Amino acid sequence: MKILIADDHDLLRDTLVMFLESQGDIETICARDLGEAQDILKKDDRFDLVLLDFNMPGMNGLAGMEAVMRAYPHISVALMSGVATKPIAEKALAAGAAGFLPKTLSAKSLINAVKFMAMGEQYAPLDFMTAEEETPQNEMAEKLSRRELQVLEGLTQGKSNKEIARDLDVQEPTVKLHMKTLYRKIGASNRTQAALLARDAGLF
Amino acid sequence: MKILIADDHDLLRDTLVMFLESQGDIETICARDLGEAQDILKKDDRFDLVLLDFNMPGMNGLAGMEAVMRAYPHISVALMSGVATKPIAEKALAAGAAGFLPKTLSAKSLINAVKFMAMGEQYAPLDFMTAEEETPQNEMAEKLSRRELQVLEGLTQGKSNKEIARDLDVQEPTVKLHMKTLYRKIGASNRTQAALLARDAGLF
DNA sequence: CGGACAGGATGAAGATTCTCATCGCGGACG
DNA sequence: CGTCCGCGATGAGAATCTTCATCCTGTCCG
Repeated sequence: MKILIADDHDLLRDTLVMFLESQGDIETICARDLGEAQDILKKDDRFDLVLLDFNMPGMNGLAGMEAVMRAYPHISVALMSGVATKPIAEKALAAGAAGFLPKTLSAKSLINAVKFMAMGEQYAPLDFMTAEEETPQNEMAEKLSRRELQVLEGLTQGKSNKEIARDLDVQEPTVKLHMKTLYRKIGASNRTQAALLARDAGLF
Repeated sequence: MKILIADDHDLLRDTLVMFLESQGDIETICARDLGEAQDILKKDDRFDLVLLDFNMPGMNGLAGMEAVMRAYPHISVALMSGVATKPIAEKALAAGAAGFLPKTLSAKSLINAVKFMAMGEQYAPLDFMTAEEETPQNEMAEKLSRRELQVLEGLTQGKSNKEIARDLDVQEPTVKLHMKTLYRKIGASNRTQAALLARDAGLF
């Protein structure tokens, strides 16, 4: 079983390699950033699994992962991150990632997950995927009305009021009022701050 | 690796056994219903994994699974079902189940999942868990107000108006009005029908 | 039979949500 | 410099949500 590990955090990467190599039947190759990983793949793409760090030079959010998946559709590609939120993990999986590995995972679980993914299955820690669903959303989301949530969603996608209005099939002033109201509710003073607060709360 | 399979559907159970036994290192024991499974466990509880069918005599929803988990906390218990909805799977996992297996799973994935769970990990098919999140809920849930949804949830748990009122900290007549309104919205003519419609829609 | 109780219906009131028209401010562009 | 565009704020109306008091129907039990 041959695995490519790409992470700019040396210590973590080395620990990971040590754990996996100790399993006997796992061969690991390392890269420090996305470019290096792609160079390695260009020379030899016979890997069972590629692990990419989410916060690694060259990744650019999920774009880097998707590029690798497009270029090597026969390889399972999984995302690692110590800080990524649940929405990011969900998007990665929706985009077809073989899995999502938070760096809080135990060594034992990690080895199991790696083997699992190398066999072509899709993995994610279920406590991570399900647990946070209730609390952080309801924290803020429960305070907002249906419309306000839709407006906030548009906002987090970088849309202008006019675009949001068109999407929701209402006039622009309506969107503006929703904006103002939801500012008050979540304690933001302008649209940028509102978008950041929504992100912090794990929304969208 | 020793596994207990409890399912009242003979054909499926036998197929499952055949697949798993063909892996060489898996030993399977079978039961036809929950009572039989518990009898087997009473004599010998050295199992790595117990697979329970959701629609099996004696299960009574998730209660049967939880009973087994309480009696044998050292054994991984997983739920199988061909018809269970996502909310049920989520509740099972939240209750501490080792996993959820829809019967649509491929044989290969199933064997991987079984091995995975027997090692103490938690498994669920991610496409099943993530995909259905939007459509079936929004169908009906989007029409109902926050309060009406809470009332409907209480209804699907078999509570009386008075109980729901106490839980929500309002007077009973208020609950009654919410009931009446949500009947109209979802097209039900009485509380029983409303509860069934909610279940059919995959709510709660 | 009389009462207790649960479910369902009606009327009414206040709060919230949703919609829009209008005004003011600041930056960008010709 | 004038104009346009996007953002934010205000005022106002309609619709909806939420709450409750009150009545009417059954059913079950003493």
